[in-house]
Amino acid sequence: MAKIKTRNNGTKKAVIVQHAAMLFKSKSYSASSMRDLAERVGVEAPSLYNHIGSKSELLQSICFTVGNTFIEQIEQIANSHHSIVHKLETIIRFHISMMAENFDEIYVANHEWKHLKEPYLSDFLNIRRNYEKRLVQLITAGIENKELQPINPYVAVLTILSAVRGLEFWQRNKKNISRQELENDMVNLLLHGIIK
Amino acid sequence: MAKIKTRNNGTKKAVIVQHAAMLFKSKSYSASSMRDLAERVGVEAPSLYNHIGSKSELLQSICFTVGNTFIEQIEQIANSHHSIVHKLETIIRFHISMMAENFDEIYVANHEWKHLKEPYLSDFLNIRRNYEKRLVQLITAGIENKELQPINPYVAVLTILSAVRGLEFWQRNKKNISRQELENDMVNLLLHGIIK
DNA sequence: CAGCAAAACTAACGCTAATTAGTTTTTAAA
DNA sequence: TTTAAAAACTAATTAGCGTTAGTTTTGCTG
Repeated sequence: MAKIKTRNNGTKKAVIVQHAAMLFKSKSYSASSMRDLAERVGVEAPSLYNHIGSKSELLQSICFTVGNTFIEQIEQIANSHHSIVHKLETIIRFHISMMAENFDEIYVANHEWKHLKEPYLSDFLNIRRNYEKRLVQLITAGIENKELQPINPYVAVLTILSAVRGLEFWQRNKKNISRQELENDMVNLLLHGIIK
Repeated sequence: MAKIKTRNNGTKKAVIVQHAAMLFKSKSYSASSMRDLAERVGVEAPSLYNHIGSKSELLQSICFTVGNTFIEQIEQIANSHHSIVHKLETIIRFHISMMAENFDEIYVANHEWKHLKEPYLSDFLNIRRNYEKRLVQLITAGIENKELQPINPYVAVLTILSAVRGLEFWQRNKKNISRQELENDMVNLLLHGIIK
């Protein structure tokens, strides 16, 4: 009979993936060994293979969960009926909240996707390109709209995405500033360089 | 007699370090092997050890060259007699030019410093903290000065540094936009969120 | 309590890694 | 042309990797 391998709230695989995200974040994918991971999970390395297929499957799981979450979110926001400025603000705040609540996975997806194997590597890059394209469209619409300054939309997207990604440095220095203050200041800083 | 191992313009060690930067950038430090590196240099792996001490020495060399370059530059700019806004603009443009002209080393210093061994790891992090501290001081002075908006200086530094670091994505898509346009747009975008 | 599948374990395989030892080739000055 | 150091080579060492095979333990179900 199929036994559900739960521990509190999820499958054992989910537990392993979560530990993998923390491990890959702190040591990088290539420098992390399955023996390291096993130790964190509290098990011998070969036992992991009762639950997962391979080391690289862990990376895939992390990267695509993150990628799909962002794609879903931007579709939902883009299809809503608000001003472009409001949509941009919502997107920026979503990035910040993801950074605060799912830091490990996002860090890994941002830094370790390079080690995905084909065809997953290409798939992941497509997801990312798609996300950027939607953001460019949004900003372009805002410029035609006269809501936004006539800047190069590509530069705006690059700047916004880089700034929110940079919140990983805030994660290391959380004491310096509260999330609320950070979120508001960053939204203002980024939007005031754009809004007309 | 000490023979100078030059090839065109530098020591053989410099050639190896440059190849190492390109290799570490494309495959990450941990996933790069000395055999990979040797192949790029055009030599067998053990031959590298006639010129370098170890793999990790290569990473040290890359990270500290980059770190010291930025520290020197910010000291020079901070000690100059210009407005804060002008100093900030100069710093941002310096980052962009470094990103354009020394991309491999900067990418590696930004992404692979984690694999430095002690005490180099601590030294490197100190350099970086120092750099950020100087930037925070500059922006704080600009706020007291009334040149800048009364925002949180830490957020401003975080945003600026992240945005210029994000130029690594531009490096992959250089066709989309010229460096001049990028440089001007980004300087405007960042400063207009700050300037009073 | 019996039985059975899930999931743990130990042992080991085949590879690849960084590095060292020892030797030969190259290079350039005397 | 001799010579000696610099820098290349081959071969080997030690260590760790992801993963598989085979076996034992665990814990639920009847």
